[in-house]
Amino acid sequence: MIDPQYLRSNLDAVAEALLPCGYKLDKETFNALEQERKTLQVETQALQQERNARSKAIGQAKAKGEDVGSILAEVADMGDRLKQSETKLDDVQSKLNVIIMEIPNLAHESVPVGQSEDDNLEIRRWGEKPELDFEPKDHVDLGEKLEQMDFETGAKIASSRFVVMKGQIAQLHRALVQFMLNTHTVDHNYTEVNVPFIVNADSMRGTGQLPKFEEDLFAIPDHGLYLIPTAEVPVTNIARNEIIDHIDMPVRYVCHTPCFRSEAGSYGRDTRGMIRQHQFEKVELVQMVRPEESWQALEDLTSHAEAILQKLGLHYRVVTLCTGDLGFSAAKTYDIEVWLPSQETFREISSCSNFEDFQARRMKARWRNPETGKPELLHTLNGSGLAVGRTLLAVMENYQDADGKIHIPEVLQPYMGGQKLIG
RNA sequence: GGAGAGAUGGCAGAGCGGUUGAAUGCACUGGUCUUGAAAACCAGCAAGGGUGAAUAACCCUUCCAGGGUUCGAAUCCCUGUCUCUCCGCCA
Repeated sequence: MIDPQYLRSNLDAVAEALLPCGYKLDKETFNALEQERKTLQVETQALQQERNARSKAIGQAKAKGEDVGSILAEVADMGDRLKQSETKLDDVQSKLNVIIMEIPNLAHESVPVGQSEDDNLEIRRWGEKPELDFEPKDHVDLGEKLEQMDFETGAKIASSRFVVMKGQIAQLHRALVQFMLNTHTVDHNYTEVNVPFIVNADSMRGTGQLPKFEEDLFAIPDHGLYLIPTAEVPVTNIARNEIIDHIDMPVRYVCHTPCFRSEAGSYGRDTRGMIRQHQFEKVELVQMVRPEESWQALEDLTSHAEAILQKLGLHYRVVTLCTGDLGFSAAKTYDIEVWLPSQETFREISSCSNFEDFQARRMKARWRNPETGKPELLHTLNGSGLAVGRTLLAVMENYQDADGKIHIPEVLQPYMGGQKLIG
């Protein structure tokens, strides 16, 4: 969330800055509640102070053996007045909290202003499209012809948007995971973590999935728990309510998990194949850094994700999301999009964001600044490194031959027992 | 699933319903001493929030969480969460 004190004292500026992000702040309501809050809080605290003083006096009088009957009579109704005041204050504060928890992060000044993904800004390309002298198949045709990718059985077992993979394709999927984890731990100095795939509501609030985006999640209501939509949630929440020693900064975690998304609101979109599934696997990069280092960290983290595509020899581009396309919690996001020959277009395969202190404030993730000796909010970042399912289909489509066989990229061959060809 | 014990500051660990935001030790920070360091000694050392121009002053909240009793709760009562021990079950 954004800094409530900053919001209060810069309401107009914040409201202005939120407009390009497609958020209209109701200044009147906020101001009215804020006025009320101020009055009630001052009043409540004054009553508390009085109560404390009287109670202390009673204690002292009793200690001296004096009669306290008269003081007790004086404070008889204090409890009620205080309780009333506290209840009203709680009410106003929770209303304010609802508002503030649903305000998105402010975009960084370098983020292009725009309405939709059409206004995103391409900043670089790497590699080349594969030269295929035949009509390329998509991964569904390739996978089904190999009898190693089965969407019908996925639907039978669970529902639409699930898949069953078999044989070499399943193996290739696993190889990608291992390759990504090894690259990030060995080359990029991340610590591998293994975390719960089910989290509580506090964790979801911490990273910003709740309260606003509950419909996107798979929930387990009987237990008050949720399936994670990304490893970002459990991994970033490692720092929730913690004060990290500056010696341990920056924190760099890499984590492989399945991700579960309800895909509410995307009915009919990408219904074919593995592009948009209810369950997919992802290797996620998460960093927790000193505030002054977070913008450099975003560039680094993005390059770590790109390194995977480069090693795989996959053509991609990097785009900066415009204000209108930016996610709720992010201050800035780079999407990495990989080339898919079957669609003749680039498709998102990674999303790398700097959240600045937006998530950290929600979850009280702090570090101790040795210069001040005080706990201060840290900055959080994350990015896919990469989405495994989408990487799998990118490899399949870009490395197919005219016979529908798939040539395994060299870097993956060691993870495939030296195999070079699928099919 | 059954029985029991517990949760206090960065850590360890006291705490009778009353001037306890909390003894003590360790760690940490500053100082004295020392050529330097160690030791010793002295001092400091939780977080969040409000009023406010304030990095002034004053105040409020917080001893797992949420309720309750009370003029007053770390301390008493209820509920929940988590941890530990024993039994059962189990990958």
